[in-house]
Amino acid sequence: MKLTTRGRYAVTAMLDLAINAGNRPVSLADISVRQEISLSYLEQLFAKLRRGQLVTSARGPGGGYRLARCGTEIFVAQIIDAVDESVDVTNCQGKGNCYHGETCLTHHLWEDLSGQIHEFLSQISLGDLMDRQRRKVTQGGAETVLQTLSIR
Amino acid sequence: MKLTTRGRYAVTAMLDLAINAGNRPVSLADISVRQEISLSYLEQLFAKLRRGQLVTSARGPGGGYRLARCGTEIFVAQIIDAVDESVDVTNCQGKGNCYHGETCLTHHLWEDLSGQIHEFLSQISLGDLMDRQRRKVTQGGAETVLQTLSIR
DNA sequence: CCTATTCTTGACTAAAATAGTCAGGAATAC
DNA sequence: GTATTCCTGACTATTTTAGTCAAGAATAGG
Repeated sequence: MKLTTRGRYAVTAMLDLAINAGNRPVSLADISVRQEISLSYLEQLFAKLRRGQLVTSARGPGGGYRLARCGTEIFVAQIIDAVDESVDVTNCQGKGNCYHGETCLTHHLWEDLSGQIHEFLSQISLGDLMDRQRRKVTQGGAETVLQTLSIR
Repeated sequence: MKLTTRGRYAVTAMLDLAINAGNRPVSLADISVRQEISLSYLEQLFAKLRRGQLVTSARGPGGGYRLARCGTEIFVAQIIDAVDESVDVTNCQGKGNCYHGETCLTHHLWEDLSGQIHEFLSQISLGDLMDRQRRKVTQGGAETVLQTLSIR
């Protein structure tokens, strides 16, 4: 699990898609204008999102993208996974013999840590983000969000 | 909050420092050998860790680095903050007028999300990681860890 | 059928971040 | 004094990120 600006772009674009969903699909050109992300870059991102089965596409005039399922069933972790292909975390290539013949620190440590973060982001759906956006929570910050999550 | 390999290196090095802590400080040369991180790169990282007041240094023969305080009082979030200087997440430069004169999606969304992750990593100390390392938890994975954390 | 729209793909490029190198200097234990 | 270790800054190679460009395929609507 990596957290980069690319992941941010993808989550933002997906949230835009969720918010502006209606009868018609949403074109990348629209998202590009609203979110100020270059069209070609969006094309790359959505190619991956489509391969990850998070969106469906429709070609031709009036075409565009739709969420592949309800926003409450699409999670931030899935979006980031689709767009940031996984890194090889180990420098022992999974042999586990790098620390005096034993398994090294790095291997388990970061694997687990990124596992935890993954777990964490797997609990936040586009639906959750839309709710918060709608409510415009300005007071509280992280704490309130953590509350919200533990209530779910 | 970003999560990159640099942060991983830093956390690993700090954990090595915590584990090998004794009467004498630990030299970067030792960490370099054990963790297979280039010495010069470690020097860069520890310059930042020292500025972040996470470690103290001692020059000369037998010198090296120590944790600035007990491992249970040093948290993963602090380490990552020290080495990965903060990014400007907003593309509206904090004016909040990028989405038709209103505040944009991106701004609040990712700021809050990374706030949550920050909050999360602020609960994991080097002490926690050492405990887990010592116990060599092989069964369970992320779930057991989350349990462990909620028990704290 | 024609045309504009939109997705789809691949190759390419520029800029930034990451990881690492190198060299010189300062402090200090022995 | 001298070897060790931190400390600093400048430099470089590699990788990733973000963006460009161009050509093509599908299709809605006239």
